[in-house]
Amino acid sequence: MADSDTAPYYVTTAINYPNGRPHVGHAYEAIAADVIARFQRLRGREVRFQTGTDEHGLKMARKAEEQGRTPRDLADEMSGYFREMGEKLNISYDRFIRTVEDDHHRASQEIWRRMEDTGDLYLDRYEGWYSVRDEAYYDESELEQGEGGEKLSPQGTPVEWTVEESWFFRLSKYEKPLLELLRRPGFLEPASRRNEMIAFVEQGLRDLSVSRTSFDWGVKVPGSDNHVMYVWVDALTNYLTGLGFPDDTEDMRTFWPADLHLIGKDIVRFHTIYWPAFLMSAKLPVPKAVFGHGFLLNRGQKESKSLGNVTDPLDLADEFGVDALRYFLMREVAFGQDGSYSAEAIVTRANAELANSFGNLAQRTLSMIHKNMDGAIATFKPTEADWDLLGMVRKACAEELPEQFEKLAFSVGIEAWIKAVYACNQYVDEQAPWALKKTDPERMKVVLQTLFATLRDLAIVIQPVVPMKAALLLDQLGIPENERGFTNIRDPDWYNRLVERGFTVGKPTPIFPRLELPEEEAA
RNA sequence: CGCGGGAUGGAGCAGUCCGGUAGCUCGUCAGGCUCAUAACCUGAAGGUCGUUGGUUCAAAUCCAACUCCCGCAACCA
Repeated sequence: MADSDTAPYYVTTAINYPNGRPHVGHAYEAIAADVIARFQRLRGREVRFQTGTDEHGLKMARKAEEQGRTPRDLADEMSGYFREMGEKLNISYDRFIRTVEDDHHRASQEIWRRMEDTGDLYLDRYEGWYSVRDEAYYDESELEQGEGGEKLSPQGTPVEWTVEESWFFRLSKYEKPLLELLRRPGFLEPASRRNEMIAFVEQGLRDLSVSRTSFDWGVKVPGSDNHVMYVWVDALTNYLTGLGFPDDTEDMRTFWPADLHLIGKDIVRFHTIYWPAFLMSAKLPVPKAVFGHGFLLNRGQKESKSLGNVTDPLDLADEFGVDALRYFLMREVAFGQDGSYSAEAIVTRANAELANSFGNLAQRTLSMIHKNMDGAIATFKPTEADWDLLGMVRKACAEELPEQFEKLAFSVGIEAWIKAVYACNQYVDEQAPWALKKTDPERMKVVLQTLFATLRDLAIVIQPVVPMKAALLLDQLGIPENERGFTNIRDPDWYNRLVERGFTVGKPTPIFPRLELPEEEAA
C-alpha cells in the first residue's frame, strides 16, 4: 500500500435533507467525516471533502406549500442552517453542495443521458396503491384493512390506486455485478450491513421507478419536461457534481472514484446498490468504499419531537465546546454501531480524559518547565526509563492511532492515544520531578524535556479530533504550523531546531478546562 | 414464521468474524503524592458473559432452541 500514503483522497458525507433543522445525527456524520478528512490531510494526502444539502422532492415541496412559500425559499433557509452547523463544528469541507444549483442539474441530466444511452431507461406506467403520506407504492399483499374497510398501508396511512407514467431503470440487469461488488472486501463496512445488502440483492432486484410526474420540484428529465427525477437519482449524483462532472476536470481525474462515502445505516441500500448500478450504467467507476455508521441515541432513546428530547447540536457545542463534543462522539461510540449520549456522559468523558489526563499533563509539565527552567529547553540524553516512555508514546501516536483511524476505528485509535497519556502521568509520578528539583536538578530537566517531547507527539496526532485545542497546545510547545503533520512525527531534528531557535515555554494556560454539568441536567 | 440490532461486575461499553487465564471507562473503598485544572499515581472489592441444550481437551466466542429489550410510522443520520 505504498501509494495509499500519498494518493489523493475524496470523502463525502451524505447530503442532508433539509426539511428540518440539523440534529445530532447530522452533526455526528459531519464530524466523523471531518476527522477522516483532517486525518488524511495530516498524513500528507491531497483531500477533497464534500457535504451539502439534498433539497428536491415531494416532502420539501409540500412543506413549502404548508408554509405558503416557494420550495426554493424554504430550501435557502434550511440549507443555511446546515452550512452554519458545518462552520460552527469546524467541518473542513471543500465544497458545500446544494442540489438546487445549476451545475448539479446539469450533472444529473448528463448522468441520466448516459444511462439512457446505455439503454437502461425506459418509459412505462407505474400502477399501484400509493400512499401520499409515505410517498411510496405498496403491493396489494402489504395492505391492511382499516376500520371502515378502506385499504391502508402497512403504516396505517390511506392509499389510493394510482397510475403514473414513469421512467424505469433496469436495476435487475445489474444483479451480478452488484453482488460481486458487495462481496468485495472493504467495499461496504461494517460487515453486518454487507450481509444485509447481499441478501437483498439475492432476493432479486426489480427495476426502479426513477421519475415522477406528480410534482415538479426536482431536476427535469431530459426530453421529458413533465417528469422530474426521483430524488435519489439526483441526490447521489452530487458526489460527481462537486468534482465538475460532466466536464473533464482536474478534480474529476484526481478524485473520482470517491474513496469513501460516509453515510447513515438507513441509506446503505441507496449507496451500495442503486448508486453503483447508476454508475455502471453511465460507464463511470464506482466508489471504493461506503461506510454506514450507526445512530446516536439520547440516553438510549431515539430523539423525536413527541418525546421532546430533540437536541440541537449547536447547543451542545455551545455548552461543552466544539472540541469536547467532537472528542466525545469519536471516543465514546464504537464507529459503525449505535451509540448513546447525554450531558453527563459528555462531561464525564471530557473531564476524565481531556481535562484531567491530557490537559492536566500538559499543564503540569509546561508549568514546571516554565517555573523551574525559565521555560528554556535544551538537548538532553534520555535514560532507559525515558526511552521507554518515548517509545511507548511514539508507538501509540505513529502506529496504533493511525492504523485504527485508517480503519475508521476511531474509538480504538483514541484509546491507544489516551493510554499513552496515562503512561505519561504515571511517569511523572514515578520520576517525581518536584522532588528531583531539590535532589538532582539536571535529572529533573531531562524528565521534563522527555515529557515535552511526548506532548508534541500526542498533540500532533489528536489534531483531527480536537483541531482547535490541539493547535493551542502545539502553539504553546512552539511547534511551527508546517511541522504538525503525521509525517513530521518521525523527523529526528524537530527538537534540536526548537532548541537552536531558543524557544522558551511561556506561562501555560489550561487547554481543556473542566466542564460543569449544566444545572438543569444535574437534577 | 416480516426485517434488523442488542442482552458481559452498580452504570456505560469493548471483546464474539479467526474458541484457550473476562478487559476498559465511570462509580465505590483503601493507600500514596502534592508539580498540576479539588487534578495525578497505586491497590482492592465487585461478573456462573440473558436461558437451556449441543459440539470440543477447552465456549462470552461455534451450533440449535427459547426469553426479554430496542429500532424499522413520525419533521429524523
